[in-house]
Amino acid sequence: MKDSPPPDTKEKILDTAEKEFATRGYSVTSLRKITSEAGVNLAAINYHFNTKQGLLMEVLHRCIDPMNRRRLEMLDALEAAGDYSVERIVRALLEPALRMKERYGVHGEYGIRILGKLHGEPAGVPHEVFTDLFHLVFTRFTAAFGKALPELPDEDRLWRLHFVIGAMAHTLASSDKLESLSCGLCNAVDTDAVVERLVSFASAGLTAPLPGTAAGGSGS
Amino acid sequence: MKDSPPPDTKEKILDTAEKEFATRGYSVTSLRKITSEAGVNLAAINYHFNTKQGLLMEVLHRCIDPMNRRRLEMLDALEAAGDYSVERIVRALLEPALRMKERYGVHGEYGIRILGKLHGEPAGVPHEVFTDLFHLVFTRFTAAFGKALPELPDEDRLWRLHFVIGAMAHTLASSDKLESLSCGLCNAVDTDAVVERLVSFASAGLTAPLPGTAAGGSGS
DNA sequence: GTAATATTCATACGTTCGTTTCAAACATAC
DNA sequence: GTATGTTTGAAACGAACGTATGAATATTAC
Repeated sequence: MKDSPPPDTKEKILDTAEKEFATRGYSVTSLRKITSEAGVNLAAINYHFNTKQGLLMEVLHRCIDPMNRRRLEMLDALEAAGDYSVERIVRALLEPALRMKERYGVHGEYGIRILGKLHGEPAGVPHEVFTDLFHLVFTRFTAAFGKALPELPDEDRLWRLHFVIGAMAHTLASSDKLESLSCGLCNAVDTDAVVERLVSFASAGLTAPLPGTAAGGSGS
Repeated sequence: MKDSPPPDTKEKILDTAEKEFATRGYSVTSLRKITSEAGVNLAAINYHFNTKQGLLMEVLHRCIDPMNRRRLEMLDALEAAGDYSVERIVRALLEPALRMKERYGVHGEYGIRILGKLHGEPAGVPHEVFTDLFHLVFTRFTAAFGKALPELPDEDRLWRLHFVIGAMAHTLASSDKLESLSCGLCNAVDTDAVVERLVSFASAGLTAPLPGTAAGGSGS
């Protein structure tokens, strides 16, 4: 029975699985690849995590729970101050995700990429995994945006929130692709700049005039 | 040697593979599942497509090429008229994707979901597959947005385009998740409405004031 | 030290995978 | 008809997968 000083098998497995899930993907990563790279025995996975999906769940919770706690902290602070600014609520939603790398180092970076990947590939991952991980965050932020955008119909608000999540997930999962596409002009190392760009983009999208309203203002 | 009247093995394979890749995902779909569901022999896949990846490529081209042709048609029309409206360029980029279902029926719907899925899961799919499929579209639209938003630095413009693509991909891949999350309030059957929502969201995001510029206007 | 527990190890099981083989069925041309 | 090229069929290949087993080895408790 030990908990404090184990630079241990279990942790080595978690770290390696995290890295592989993030870079290659969950369903194409074999347990043998993980254990051989971590330098541990194959059976150790079933001993510590029972199944492959058990391992995934523990990897996910380890990297996503702190992020969601931070999100709710920031939202709590806003609500305690009665602050229902769209931009600041957006920031509370996006910044903890985008800053995971600098807060949690390599673990944060990998966790973020797993998250982004899984948004589009729930292959082999049951639906309720996501529900459990994000239900509270979704509920709280939906309500906050309801207060921040009272004139916007529920349906439009949810759609726009959906678009924001998509932009975020894509940024988290594959902003390295943008780096290669732009021949290095765009890179994600300057987290501050990415946060500002995404927050301003999302805020503008959320507060856009309704399609019916004749105030687009983007004509040539 | 026949081409015109084959309600054929090859087509049955393509249809079934398309459906399975779209609903379950590429890497977790086995060739045996495809052939058994299509009612054809397992070896037929290797006869007609050589490898599993060859099958994927043909599925992708069959559903994505028409969409990209339509995008470029619409962009051609705009450029021929000297029309560099952000909203209309955005529409040329997004609408052909979102309308694939009604243009190509079930094939369009499945193709769209495969596309959305693969944006986040290039697991087992080499990088140049995407490059080949989208390089021309990316180049043309990047240039068009450069003319439509001349005051925006290249870097910001590419980032915002990246966000737009993320919002689109997420909408294509998993707007059914939004339907269940919103308890049926949001659904994607009304394509017109989804197009308008996403176009207005993306246009607003693309034309947002720069983060440095003090004109956010979303403070409470 | 000894007993009890916790962890690691080598190895194997049963499945399923993508791919291949080669003969049988089919179409077409002469 | 026979010959030729194309498409299907049943069966198997070797490899890799997730998982399970039981003995060996650390670790802890007394």
